[in-house]
Amino acid sequence: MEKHSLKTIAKKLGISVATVSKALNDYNDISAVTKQRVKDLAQELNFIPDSVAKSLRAKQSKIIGFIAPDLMHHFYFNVLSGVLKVAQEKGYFVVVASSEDVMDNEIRHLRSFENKRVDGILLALSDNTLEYSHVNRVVQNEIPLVLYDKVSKTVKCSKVVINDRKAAQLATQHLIDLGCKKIAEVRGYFNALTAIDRFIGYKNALRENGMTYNRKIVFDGNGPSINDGMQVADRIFEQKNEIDGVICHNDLLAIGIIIRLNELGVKIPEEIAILGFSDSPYTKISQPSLTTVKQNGHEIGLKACEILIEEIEAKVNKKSFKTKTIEIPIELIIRKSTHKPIN
Amino acid sequence: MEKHSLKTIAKKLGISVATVSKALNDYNDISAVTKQRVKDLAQELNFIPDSVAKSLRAKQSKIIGFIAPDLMHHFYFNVLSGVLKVAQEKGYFVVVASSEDVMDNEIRHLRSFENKRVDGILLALSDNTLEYSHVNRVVQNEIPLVLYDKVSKTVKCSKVVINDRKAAQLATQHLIDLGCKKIAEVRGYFNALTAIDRFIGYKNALRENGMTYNRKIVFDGNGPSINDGMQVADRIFEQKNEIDGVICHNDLLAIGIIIRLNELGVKIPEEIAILGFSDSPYTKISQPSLTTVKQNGHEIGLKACEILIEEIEAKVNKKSFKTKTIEIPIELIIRKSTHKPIN
DNA sequence: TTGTACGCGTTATCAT
DNA sequence: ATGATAACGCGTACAA
Repeated sequence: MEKHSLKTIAKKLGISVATVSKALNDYNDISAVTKQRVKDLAQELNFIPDSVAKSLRAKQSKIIGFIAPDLMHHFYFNVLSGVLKVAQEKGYFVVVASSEDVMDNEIRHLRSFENKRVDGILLALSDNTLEYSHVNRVVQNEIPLVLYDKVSKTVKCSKVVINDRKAAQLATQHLIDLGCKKIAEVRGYFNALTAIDRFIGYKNALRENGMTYNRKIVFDGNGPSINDGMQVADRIFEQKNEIDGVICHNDLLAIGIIIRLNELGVKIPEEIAILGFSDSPYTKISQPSLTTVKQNGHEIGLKACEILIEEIEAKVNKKSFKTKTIEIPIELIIRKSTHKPIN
Repeated sequence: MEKHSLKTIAKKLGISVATVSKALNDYNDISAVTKQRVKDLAQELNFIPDSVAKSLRAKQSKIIGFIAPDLMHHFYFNVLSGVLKVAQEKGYFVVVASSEDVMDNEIRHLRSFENKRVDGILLALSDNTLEYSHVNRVVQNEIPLVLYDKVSKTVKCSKVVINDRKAAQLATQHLIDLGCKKIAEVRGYFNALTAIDRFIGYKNALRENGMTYNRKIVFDGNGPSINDGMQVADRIFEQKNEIDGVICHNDLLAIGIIIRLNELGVKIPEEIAILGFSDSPYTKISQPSLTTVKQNGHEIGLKACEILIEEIEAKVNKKSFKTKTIEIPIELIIRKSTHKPIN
C-alpha cells in the first residue's frame, strides 16, 4: 500500500493541489461537485493527511510532553490517566517520560521535548531537583508549562497542587482525636518538596492541641519503599514507649512499618496507630488495612492538562494567559490501622 | 525569547543556510573556522533544530505508538518502562494510549497513530477484541507493528509473548509436587486470550501426573479484581473438601481469595494452597505472601521495542525484515501461600 | 470557482 | 569550501 498525498489526488483528478486541499477542508469557494469528487477519491485511496507537514506549517505539534518522577508509583499513574483523558478529548498526543527522581534525567527530557517542539509540558519535579534553571529555561522559551504535585514557587508558571500542610494537619488531628498523645512522623526522601509543608502541618496540629513537639520521634527514611519502612520500624520499636501513633509520608513506607511491627508483635492500631499518604491500592491489602490521606491523582491530571491546553490555545490565538495555581482537595480515608476506640 | 532557525544564523553570519546546516552536522567539506563560528552562534542563540521539519524531510517521525489494555495494571507499567528505556536510547519518543480493554478504543487509537505518522506501533490486544481487521489494516499499510502479551496468530507481524501453556503447566506441577490432589483453576475475564492456553497447560499437568480433571472446580471470575476474587472464594469455600490447591490467572484475584479465605478461617497454605500470575508488588504484602508466575513485563517491553525499532530501521534502509516471534521465559516465584511441607 | 506561488525548516545534490 | 536550488506535504493570500 503506497502513501498518498494531496499531489496524488490532484494528479488523478487533473486539478491543482490547492483545490484538493480546500475541498478536503470544506472551503466554501469550492464547488459541491469538485468537493464530492475529491472526497470520494480520498476515501477510496484511504488518504490520511500528513500531520507532520501540518505541524510544520501550523507550528503546532499537537503533542504534550509528560514527565513524572516515578512511573512505578501508582499515584503518577493516576495522574497520567487523567492527562490522557483530557488530551485525547482535545486531540493531543501525550509523550511520556520518567525522571526516576534524577535531576539529570529531568533536564534531558525537557531538552528533548523542546526540540521535539511539543506544544506544552506537564512536569512534577524530581525530589532530587534542587535548582530550577532548566525549568525556568522552558518558561523563558515560552513553552507552556504546568507543574503538578511536586512544584517550586520560584518557577513562574501554572501549578496544580495538593495542600500538603493542610493534609498533614488533618491527618495528625485525626490521630489526636483518637487519643494519640505521642505522634511520630516519618518522611521518605529527606529533600522531598512536600516534606517541609507536611512537617509544618504536623507541628501546627500539635500546637493547636497544646501538645509539645518531640524531635526524637521524627524519622527520615532512606527512601519511599517497603524495605525502607521496615528499617524505620526497627527504630520506632526501640522507642516503642515514646510513640503511640505514626504519620507516614508515603503508603509503602507505612506498609513496611506495619509489616515489621507485625513481626515484632506490636499491636496495630491498639499500641501504635499508623497513617499513610496516597491511597495506593496496597492500603486495602495491608493487614490491618491502612488509613491514608487520599491525593486524587486522576483529578490532578485532569486539571493540569486542562490548564495546559488552555494556555496552549491562548498562545496560538495570541491571547494573553494568566498563570494560575489550583489546589486539589484531599480526603482522609479511614481504615483499620487507626481504628482504635477513643480513650 | 524568539525562535531561531538556520536562516537566522545564516543571516547573522552572512553565509548561506546550506552552509549552516552542514556546519552544524559536521560535514567534512566545511572549514574548521566556519564550523566554529556557526557552532558558537548556535550555542549563544540557544538554537535547537526543528525536529518537525526534520521529520518532514526524513519521512520519519521518531515516534512510537504504545497501546496497553489497562495502564492501571502493574504488568503493563513494567512493559512500558522497558519500552521507554529502549526508545530513549535509540532516540524515539513514545506516545501512550490505553484501550481500557474496549475494542473501539483500540481502533480509534490505531487510526490516530496512523495519521500522526508514528514510525511504528506496539500493541497488546484488548480482551474484548474478537476481530482483527483494524490490526491487519496497520500491517497492510506497512506500518511496523509488534504485538506483545495479548496476541493473535492471525495477524502477520512480530510478536513478543509469554508461553502461557507452559507457565500454567509449571504452576500446576508445583502444586502437585507439594502434594495437592485436588487443584482448582480460577480465570479472570472469560474471554481472555490467555485463558485457553493456561487452561490447556493446567490440564496437561494433571494428565501427565495421572490426575483426573474435575470441571466442577474450574471457576470463572467476573473480572480480575480483588472483589471478584473474594466472591470466587465464597464458591470455593462451599466446595472446601473438594479443593486443596488453587491456580489463579491473576494476582489480584488470588489475593482477593486469600483475604476472604482468611476471614472464613481457612488455613493457607495448609488447607488450601494458592498461586497467582504476574508477580505484582501486591504479592509481598499479602498475608501469606503469594506464590506467583512471574511474567517479566520489563523484559517484554525491552524486546518488543527492540524488534520494532529493528523493523523501522530496516524499512528506512529498504532492507527486508522477517517477522519474528519471541518467547519471554517465565519464572515461578515461590512464597508462603504454597509453602507447605510435602506430605 | 479554480490555480499560482510561496513559506514553514531541513537536508541532499549539484554548481561554483 | 561554499552556495543556490529543490524537495518533503500542507495551507493560504492572491491572482486569474
